[in-house]
Amino acid sequence: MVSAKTESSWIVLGLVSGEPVAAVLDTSAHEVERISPGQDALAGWIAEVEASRTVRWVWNDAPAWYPALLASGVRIARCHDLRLCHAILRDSALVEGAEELRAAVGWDAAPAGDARDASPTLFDLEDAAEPTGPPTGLDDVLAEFARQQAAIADSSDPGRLRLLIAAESAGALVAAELRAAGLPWDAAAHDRILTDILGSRPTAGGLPTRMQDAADRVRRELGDPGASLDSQPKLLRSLHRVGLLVESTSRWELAEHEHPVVAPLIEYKKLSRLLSANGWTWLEEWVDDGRFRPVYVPGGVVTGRWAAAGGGALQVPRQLRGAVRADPGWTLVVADVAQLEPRVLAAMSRDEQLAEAARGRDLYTGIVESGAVETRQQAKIALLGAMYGATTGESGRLVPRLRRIYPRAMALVDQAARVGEQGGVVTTWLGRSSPAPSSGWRATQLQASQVEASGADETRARRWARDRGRFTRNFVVQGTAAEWALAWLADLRGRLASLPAAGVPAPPSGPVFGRMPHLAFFLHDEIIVHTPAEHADAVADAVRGAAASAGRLLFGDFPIDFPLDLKIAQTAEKS
DNA sequence: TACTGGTGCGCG
DNA sequence: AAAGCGCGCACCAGTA
Repeated sequence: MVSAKTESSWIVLGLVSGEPVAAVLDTSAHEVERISPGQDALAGWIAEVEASRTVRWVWNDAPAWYPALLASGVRIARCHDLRLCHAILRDSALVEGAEELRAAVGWDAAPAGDARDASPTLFDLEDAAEPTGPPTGLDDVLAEFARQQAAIADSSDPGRLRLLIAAESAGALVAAELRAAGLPWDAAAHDRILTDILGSRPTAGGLPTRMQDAADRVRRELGDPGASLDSQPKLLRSLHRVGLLVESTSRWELAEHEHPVVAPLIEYKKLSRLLSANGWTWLEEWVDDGRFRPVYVPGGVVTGRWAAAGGGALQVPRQLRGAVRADPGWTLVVADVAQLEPRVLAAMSRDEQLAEAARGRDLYTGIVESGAVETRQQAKIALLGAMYGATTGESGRLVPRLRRIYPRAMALVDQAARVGEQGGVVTTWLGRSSPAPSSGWRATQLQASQVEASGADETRARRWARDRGRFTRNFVVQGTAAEWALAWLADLRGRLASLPAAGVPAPPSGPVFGRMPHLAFFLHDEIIVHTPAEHADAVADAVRGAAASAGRLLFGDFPIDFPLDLKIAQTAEKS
């Protein structure tokens, strides 16, 4: 563990009588000065301060401040995002007295800006002028910052929590910058892919030609020209009528049966999915000016992973990766981490054997070479089963073999599961804790422990306990992997900002990135950087260097590496 | 005419 | 009908 770099000072932003005011704090967090640059001059003033010294900006909520700065061409290096950090600190098991944080009013709010997406009916119920998001008043913001600083200082591990809140806050900056930059998206290439797979685009309300053809073949095999293919209950009945006695209409179950309707139906479902999820309607709605701009939601998942709202940024299908295309003179650096979660597990459990299997090679191959299992596929199934809590099937059978060879790693996830089953809280490497069990969960366990409990009560309580155990088992690994990824992003962001601008034309990403390499996509363990072609090699070095730094930041000298699959190309197509 | 819950499938 | 975690989204059906 390396402790977080201490900051020279903080500048806290908040509103006073509706006007932005900056409170300048010294290194002991004492207020030394208040500045009111005025709404119109705010961005320019922040840019001046950024250029002249190292500060950490403190604000209630990045979406309330940063998009406007970016639109003015101003980026900042570091911030403390009070809304995101509040959520971490109020639940962290490392924070001993979180009562004051829990009592603070308004800091559990959804991020600012959600009201724009709210439906008109919902909006009418509320006062339309009511602000969303956490408190914006300078005094409220200063008070919350003081509470958080105290919570960290009094915690059982201030060093780790400082790393976590710095990483989380950097993520808030990255998320806003990703939206401002957008992912370069070639609408014509997208259209070609759709036409290749689905057939010609329908002119009026009909289906694309290949999809219509598949539908026709399905209906012929069903012997019913009017059969409904999009209603699950109706389709199920149609299948039963022709003797296909499936219990669901899911692809994997259909595939287990020999029947002439299976092949065309699976084809129809594939095409239908592509059309409804990422068809021409999606293209028109989400791609504008050659960019796909999803809304990223940092910390949107309990484990600390990001969520996404709108556009399905977390599920861009592989089929469409070819539509991600660099601007002329630019290129993409596409990188993902190979087997991030098991590597994180090896490091946090200090399992030297698992780290050895991972070092300098494909982790699953390393497990095969250790003799635990025979094939790479078995290694993958066994390890995923261990991290997810598989108990049956091939995965459940293979897990015990890993337990013998990697006892430390397996003990960590097994312990997390035990704690969860008993209603306890588990915590990631840097200090994000799982939510406490719901009142319904606790009531169920209590009920089953009474003498008059029925067998059904006990069965249900046991099932819920095991469900929660699988959640906490995975929480520690998924959450720590998310922390590694944030550290990677944050470090990379800094490295990219220090690269020189290039002579290529500026892309239509707004003024803020101009000719600079910039992050264009992030998804759990994968990043895409859009860069002037002349900087591609330097960017690739930065991406690798940031991964190495992230590993050291979290795990110090523990011998674990985080190898990347990295390519430099015009498109993000996976080979 | 909303809404909610179930189903299915895309992503890690 | 997944086994085994975490998501978001589209669509349909039943309900208010």
